[in-house]
Amino acid sequence: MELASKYNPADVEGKWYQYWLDNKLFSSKPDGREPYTVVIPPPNVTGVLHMGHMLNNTIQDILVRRARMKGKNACWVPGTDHASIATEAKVVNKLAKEGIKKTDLTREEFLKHAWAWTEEHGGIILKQLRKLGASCDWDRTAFTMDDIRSRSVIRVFVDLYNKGLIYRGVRMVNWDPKALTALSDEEVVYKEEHGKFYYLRYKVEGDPEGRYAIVATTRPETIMGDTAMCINPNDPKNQWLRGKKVIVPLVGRVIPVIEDEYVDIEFGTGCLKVTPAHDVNDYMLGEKHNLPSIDIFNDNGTISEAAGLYVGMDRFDVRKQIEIDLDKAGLLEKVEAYTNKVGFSERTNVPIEPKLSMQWFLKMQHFADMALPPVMNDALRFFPPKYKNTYKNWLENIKDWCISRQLWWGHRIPAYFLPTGGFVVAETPEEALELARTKSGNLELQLADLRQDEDCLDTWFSSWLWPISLFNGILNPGNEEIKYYYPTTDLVTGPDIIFFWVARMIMAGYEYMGDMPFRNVYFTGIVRDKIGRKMSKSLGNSPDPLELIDKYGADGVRMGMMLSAPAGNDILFDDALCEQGRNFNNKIWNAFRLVKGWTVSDEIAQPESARCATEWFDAMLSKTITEMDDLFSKYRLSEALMVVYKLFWDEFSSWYLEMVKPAYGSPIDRQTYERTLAFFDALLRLLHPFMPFITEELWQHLADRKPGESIMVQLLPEAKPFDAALLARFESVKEVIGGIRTIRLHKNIAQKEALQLEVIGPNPVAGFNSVIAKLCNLSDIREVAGKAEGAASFLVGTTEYAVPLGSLINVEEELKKLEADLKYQEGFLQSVLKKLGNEKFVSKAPAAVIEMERKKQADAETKIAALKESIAALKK
RNA sequence: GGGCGUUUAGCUCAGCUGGUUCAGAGCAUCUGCCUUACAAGCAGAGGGUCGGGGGUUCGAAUCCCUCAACGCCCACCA
Repeated sequence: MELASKYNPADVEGKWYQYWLDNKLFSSKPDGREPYTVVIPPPNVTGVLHMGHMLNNTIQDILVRRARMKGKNACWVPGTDHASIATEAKVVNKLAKEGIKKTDLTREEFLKHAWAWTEEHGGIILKQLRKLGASCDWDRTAFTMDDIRSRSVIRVFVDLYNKGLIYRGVRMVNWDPKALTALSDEEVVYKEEHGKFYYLRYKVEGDPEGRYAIVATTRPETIMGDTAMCINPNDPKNQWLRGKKVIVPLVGRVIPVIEDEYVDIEFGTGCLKVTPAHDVNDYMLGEKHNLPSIDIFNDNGTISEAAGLYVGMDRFDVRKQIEIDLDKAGLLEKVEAYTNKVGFSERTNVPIEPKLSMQWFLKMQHFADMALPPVMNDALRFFPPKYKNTYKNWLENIKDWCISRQLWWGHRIPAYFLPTGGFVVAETPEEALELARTKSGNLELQLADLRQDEDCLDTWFSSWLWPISLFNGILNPGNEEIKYYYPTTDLVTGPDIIFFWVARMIMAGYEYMGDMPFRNVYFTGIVRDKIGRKMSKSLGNSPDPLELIDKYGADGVRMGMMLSAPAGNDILFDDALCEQGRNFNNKIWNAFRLVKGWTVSDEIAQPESARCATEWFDAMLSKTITEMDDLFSKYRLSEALMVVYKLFWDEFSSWYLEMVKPAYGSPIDRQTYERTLAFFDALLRLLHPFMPFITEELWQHLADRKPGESIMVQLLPEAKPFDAALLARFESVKEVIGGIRTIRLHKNIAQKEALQLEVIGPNPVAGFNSVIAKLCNLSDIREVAGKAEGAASFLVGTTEYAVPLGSLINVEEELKKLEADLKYQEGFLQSVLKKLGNEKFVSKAPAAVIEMERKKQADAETKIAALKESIAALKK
């Protein structure tokens, strides 16, 4: 077999992905094995892959592939989310470009466009995930609006309504004037805005002196909705306003001065304008003081008829205009610069408008009570655990969830209004009719008489069922699949949706399954660019994942992501990391070329150096496997990767292969060859979850494979007990070899030129002499009593090693080095002696620690003696 | 305003309940090598008062207090 000197991912990735699909290696069915289940955080159906998805899905794939290779029945269920508000916005935009307004369409016509859009763009993102190597069971691909998921959502709505947990009512909600819908509290993001603070003059009615009350506000455009002015009854400076009435500027309406301790005396002027229809706190005051409420805005944020002034103008245009008009009328005291927090719609990024409207709500306290304990007592574990705090805080201050959206794309609320008033809630129109007839007593009632609620449900009202509905556990509770796969094992997601999604899934899990939806949650960080900025389209700092894969290969990109992704920390993404990943691929590739290039001979015996090497590497392998198991159990994936990276690159390639490598043109003995292939096989398996493609390619080449065989369903190698002392001794061997190499480098002695090594006193690593001799090209290693003249020496532990150099030795240089070393050792000895001389230390420190110090002392003394001897010898 | 987190080498990070020569890793840097697997490589080397200050202790990167900077989450001060 001819292998190029560089690995080309494009040649193999598509081939093996297809092979895995053809052989149904991703598919899972319940069986006798232990299940390992992951449900994908469903990306927006019309979305495209970005770096966040890359990170998230790489992690999931690593976990899933590893579980599969641990012999578990791994099931990774993919799917997409209908993302009602985002998708509807996209469709509205697209229609707008074609000159079609949503308002000109019927609901049915609009939905036809939306489905067409979904068919066209839907699932692109899932195709892209295949390029990454994601081992999802694609036959299970679901969509939050497919039949099973839709009916599940409706059933749950009806159930919760019947349980009295869903109610309908007029409340102050967050209104998105662009998307024209209510939003939940979680969909509002607060941003600092530099605005103005306007001081308005409210003339006091009938005041003989013509005095004004000054009200400070950031929103002068809402004065048309003012129905009171409020002062704190304990505010000395505003006592004169008690019981008075004031006149709203420009509007001319007379409103009462009310008193409430809610008003902060210190803030502004101590006078607060009250606009019950457009501010949450004012709404509260309005309720308390029985104030009328004037809604001055249309749904799209323009001024309504009710305002009387500026009708039809946009809210922000009015703000500018009213400043001018107030000023002209002499009703503007002053304007100050002011910074405050303004709520923006998470989706459309326009300032939200608090608005009174009729919406559907879910009572949350019941769910919060169930969902808090399992997380706090670690029955359901968060990685990293710091998010437990965030979670707790939210649940302890839970508010009812506004679940209705004034959108068409989504699950339509199954509430049906009766012609005579009132409504019924049912899964189907037929059932609704039944209920309606009973409720109204009118048996003549027909379907056409009922009017279904126009609103849709919040997208998250379907996603919260995802781990259950994917296995049809809502419609068909207790079915084989849900019993087998639920609770799922790991959830991998971003902390930004801990409330939107994670918390609510936990709630739904306990409500509908009586159990947690997943055992562990791994929160990834946010992918940022290398200088720490969030990746965004507008900054243009977000690489296209598919271009990266073209450039570095999927395995290279996966490694690039993982090299810098400790759980929960943001990852600073840099192309250089993918480059490192690609280089590693190439390293593996070339190591394979070396091994497969050997000719094997049954005639020759295994050299001693090779025997040592196999024994050592076998132990090294077990040690690393043990470490990896531990790291995986803590979800420290990037560290696990680093451990196996170093195992392959340093231990296997730089040490092991160099030790067993036959001389150029010579064959290798059978025994060493077979062991080496076995090691290679084990390494490929360990690497496979991280780099699925190259490992499959090489594994297939490693031996004759039967059709359908694949590394992805092999078992991971297991750690055997290993000899730690052997590993420690070998670390000394490395030091000895390093010492000799340094001498060669400094003296500029070519590798071809054989050297001798003298060990002063007994050689603690004599068992590895064959290895040292081979790697350093030594003609002889011998133990001597005293060092020869003209030798360069170095210490490993307390043993001195010397390489006789004859005339090549530079006495002055050598002395300098030895004296520096001596100085350090003497200083070190002093510090140890000082410690041991300390009465308190000796009396209080544990015996083991003191023993350790004594050993340090003895070692240092031995070294000092050796160094002094060498120095004396050189000075002769 | 509350809460959480971070600060260790040029960069990104690891150092668990204080004690092995503990100050580490990867990358980057520097030096020497086109050595017949790999220059996307090999061999070697340098680099940090562990954010500042104080305390506890025989002993502190690690525990306590305090200050500072940065980040995140939550919160109705118009």
